[in-house]
Amino acid sequence: MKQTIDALILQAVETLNISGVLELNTLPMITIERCRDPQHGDFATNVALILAKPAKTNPRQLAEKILAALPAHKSIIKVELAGPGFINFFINPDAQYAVIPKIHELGRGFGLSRVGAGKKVQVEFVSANPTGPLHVGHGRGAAYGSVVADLLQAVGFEVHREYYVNDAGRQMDILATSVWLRYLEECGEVLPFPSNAYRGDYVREIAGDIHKASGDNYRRPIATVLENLPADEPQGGDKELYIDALIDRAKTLLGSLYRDVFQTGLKTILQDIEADLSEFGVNYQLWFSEQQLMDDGSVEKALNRLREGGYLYEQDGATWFASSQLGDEKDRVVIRENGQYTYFASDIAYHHHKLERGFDQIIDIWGADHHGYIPRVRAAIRALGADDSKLTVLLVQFASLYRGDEKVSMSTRSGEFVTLRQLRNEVGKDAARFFYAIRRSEQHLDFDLKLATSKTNENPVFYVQYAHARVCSVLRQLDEKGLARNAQLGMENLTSLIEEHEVALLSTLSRYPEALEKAALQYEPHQLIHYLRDLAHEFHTYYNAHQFLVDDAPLRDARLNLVCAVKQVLANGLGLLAISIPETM
RNA sequence: GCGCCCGUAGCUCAGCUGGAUAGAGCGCAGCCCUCCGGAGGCUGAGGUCAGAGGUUCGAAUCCGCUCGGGCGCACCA
Repeated sequence: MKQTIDALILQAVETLNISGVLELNTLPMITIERCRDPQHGDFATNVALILAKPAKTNPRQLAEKILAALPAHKSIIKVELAGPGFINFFINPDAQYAVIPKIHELGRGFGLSRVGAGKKVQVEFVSANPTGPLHVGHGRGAAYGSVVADLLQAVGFEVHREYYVNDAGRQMDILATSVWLRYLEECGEVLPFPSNAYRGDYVREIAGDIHKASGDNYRRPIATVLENLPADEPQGGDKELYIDALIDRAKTLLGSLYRDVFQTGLKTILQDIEADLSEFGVNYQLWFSEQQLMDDGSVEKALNRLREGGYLYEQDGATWFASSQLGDEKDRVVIRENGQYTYFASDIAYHHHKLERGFDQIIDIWGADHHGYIPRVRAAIRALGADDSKLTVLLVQFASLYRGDEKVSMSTRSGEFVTLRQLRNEVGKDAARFFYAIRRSEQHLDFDLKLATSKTNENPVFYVQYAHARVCSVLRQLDEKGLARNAQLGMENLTSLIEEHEVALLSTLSRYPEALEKAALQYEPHQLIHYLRDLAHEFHTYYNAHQFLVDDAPLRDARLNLVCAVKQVLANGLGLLAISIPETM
């Protein structure tokens, strides 16, 4: 409908152009939008308001001329001039009814589109370090990222979901060392636990598993472990130096066995993360290993590419990327003085890899604390000879946890954090996903556990699910009365749906594809949620105002067709959010 | 200090590529079918859209400034 109106307006403007009333070379962006107030009709356009200035006339006069030049169309029963120069369109109700057979015909496919035209999009999200279980902060990125990916797929993009596994950095060495130290404790050794090590219970569990499986294989005398170490922080030393010294000690004492401990820790945690996300309705096409980039020469290759472009230089014993030439605020180290690659170096390689795989668009979803990282990645992409407009970075603000008024402090290192799994167990997958996606991603999210865990039906997800369950209940009632819906008869009598609530529902149903497309293209899942709440609300209102199971069979079937269409759209929307679609509650 | 995000009803937030009277949920005060599920619906109170300017037919929306909150400014990841 929107496209139809757009075409009509274009035609009218061209007519005026030719007849010399208007003289325009280009048509500026005009908007056609749905009216909030039914008195204003169904759609409104601001063409006249926008064009008044270039046409050197006042909006209302111009609107009248456009009105006069507007071709007639069978679906439009009335067009009128309103307010400062809006043109309002009133749609023929018969055209509105068409949405019901359309929904019945397309079913789950209703709302899907091809605007993405099969373009290949890669979406990378979560990518939390595999140094511990996911916590509630990661949960937001997971919910947001997976819905964005699903939305893009729904509107015709070919979507590739990816988790970048940071399995190569120093943090992983800290984890491996933490596991080993806990293992030594399992063996009966007594030692001071480093202030900078990972102290969560999961570390002990991994250590316990290793001890069970391998006995004292990895045990070393505690005196040699602690011999000549620098002081840890509580003793007035530097916690970073201390943990680094311990990592070296672990590698030295364990030799090739160090790798076992490292791999066991990594594998265990990664499996946990994968299962956790899967249970949360989040799945990937690929888990991409950072270590692989190191091993197969990708990092070297990417850096060589930068070197060939003249973007690398040596200084103070390190190798620098001249990112400041490409919009970054300063240059960045890619190879440290000690010869090791920085995290950024492998990330350059990763993005190089993404580009080489031929994606039309690359979407990185990061925590908002990484925003300062964006310019250097863009610089890298340009230095690699690619167009950095291929990269879209979406930032997700942190979710703060509260128990009532009290903020829950979270730190992976300290072990005091609420995991995503705990959250799911407490509030359920549906509520968790809904809560996470209900806000704009750039908005800080206060997640009150007390509120979310209280089973007092305050949760908005129930509201939408209940609308669906209610339709199902109506259909059960129909069955219990020994009646059946005659869809055919209902379709033939759609014109008997003339109540205000029914007309409003028709309009809202036909809006679904637009809402979905907008939510997808703007990467804003919350728009879909708001749409679903609106639809559910209109349904509940209708339900309270009118009886569906009336004696008049043609009217009854028409209403049931409408209500089934609502059910279908609710199911489609909830399905996209990976929220369950209950038939009873 | 510099950069990014944010400031809308008592609370939590929509609305932001400028458009008609700024919306919703929760909370609060009332009310609703002997009839399809009351996890619902209806009505009401509640707003200087942080502040003061600018752009224009029109600003919560765009621009610069001030104030307030969050985050980031590593040879960490």
